[in-house]
Amino acid sequence: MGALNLAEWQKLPITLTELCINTTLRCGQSFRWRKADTGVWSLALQNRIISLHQDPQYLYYRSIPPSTLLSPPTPPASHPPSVLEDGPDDTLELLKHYLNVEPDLSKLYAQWSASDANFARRAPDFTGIRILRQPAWEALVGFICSSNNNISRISQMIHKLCSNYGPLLGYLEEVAYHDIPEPRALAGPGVEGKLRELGFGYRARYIAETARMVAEKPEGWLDSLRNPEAPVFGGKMGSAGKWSPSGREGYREAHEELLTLQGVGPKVADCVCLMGLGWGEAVPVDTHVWQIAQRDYKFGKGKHASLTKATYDAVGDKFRSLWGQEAGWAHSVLFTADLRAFSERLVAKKEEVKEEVVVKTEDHAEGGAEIVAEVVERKVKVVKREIKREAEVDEATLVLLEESKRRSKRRRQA
DNA sequence: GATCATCCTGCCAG
DNA sequence: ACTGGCAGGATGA
Repeated sequence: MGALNLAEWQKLPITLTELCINTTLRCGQSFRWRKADTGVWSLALQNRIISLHQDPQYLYYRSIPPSTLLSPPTPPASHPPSVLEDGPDDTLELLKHYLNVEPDLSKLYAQWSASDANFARRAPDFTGIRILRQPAWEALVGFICSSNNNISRISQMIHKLCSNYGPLLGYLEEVAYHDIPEPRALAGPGVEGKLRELGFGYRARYIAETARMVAEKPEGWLDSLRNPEAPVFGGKMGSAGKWSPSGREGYREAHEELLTLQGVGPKVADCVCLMGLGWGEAVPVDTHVWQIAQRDYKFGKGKHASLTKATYDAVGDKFRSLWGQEAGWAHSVLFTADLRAFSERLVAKKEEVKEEVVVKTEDHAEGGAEIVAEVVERKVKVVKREIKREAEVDEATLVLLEESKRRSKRRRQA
């Protein structure tokens, strides 16, 4: 069980410039992927467990159907074999759909860079960031949890939601993999209380209430809000309508509909439009993006001094007219660049506290970064912090810095 | 239409 | 050991 059976892995040729899973899977658009110590990413999706890892030329993938994962408490004869187990493996098609590999990212980056000098300046260190096509309901639940929250805690909450209410698909490396619970599963009485126990805070009511609302809508209501050009897996493609700087009509309608749900404001609605419904022009404006808009795009003064509803729309319109139909994709690149900058600012802050850590980053074979950190003492117990090749400091570095900080804290307490 | 307090929790800094 | 401030927002007044 422990070792990876390499024979099972298949590969898909794709460059890191076209897709970088280490960035894409943890830049805050999906909260269910788990990364093992081996560097392999795994997720329960569509009745199977998918695993991924990557090198500069290939994306390696593996799919395990539930029948091989669950030791059967149910007698095998009692249930007929599913189509999935018998039919041709559609995992490659599912993956290509989920990872949204169709759009030519290099071409898009070039296009955004040509029309925006700021994008051209920021983007080169953040290639391969792609908007996933995750299920709309999953996106909705995840982003309702995102208010006043951080990626780490959102992931923990979603994990608890799944392990308490979601269907168990199987085990991988001793870890249980659950899918997202259906709205119906969260619509019953007592859900809000339970979610509060699980640490959801005021978002517990939002989840329970929205689940009830969605469950009462006609079947397929949420997916009816999709971009017809980005149908559900296996669905038929339609036409998305005419482009305008405020977005296509279908996008605006979807956004408006989502606003009727509990705990869904403009920002969460845009997250769901972009990452759950396939509307590439949706631009979620959170505090980070608002800061970017002020710093680099002259917002924050005069008519748009604060982030009101009107300003929110103006920021989106500005980015849509600047970047075009896939503005939300470009926005995610700058957003992710800002996430990394956040870790740099944190470190810079530490310097003022007269602490310094030497952090070396080296290219890893898999395109990620292997980070080695050591703490050095100087002079009168003054520890300095320094970042080398700061362009490569990412969230992993932040995590590592926090770990070393905890370690030194423990040492001090001891 | 814009502003503001409030909401849960976990984490950190003072 | 305690406490105020804050984090990728939404809601109601």
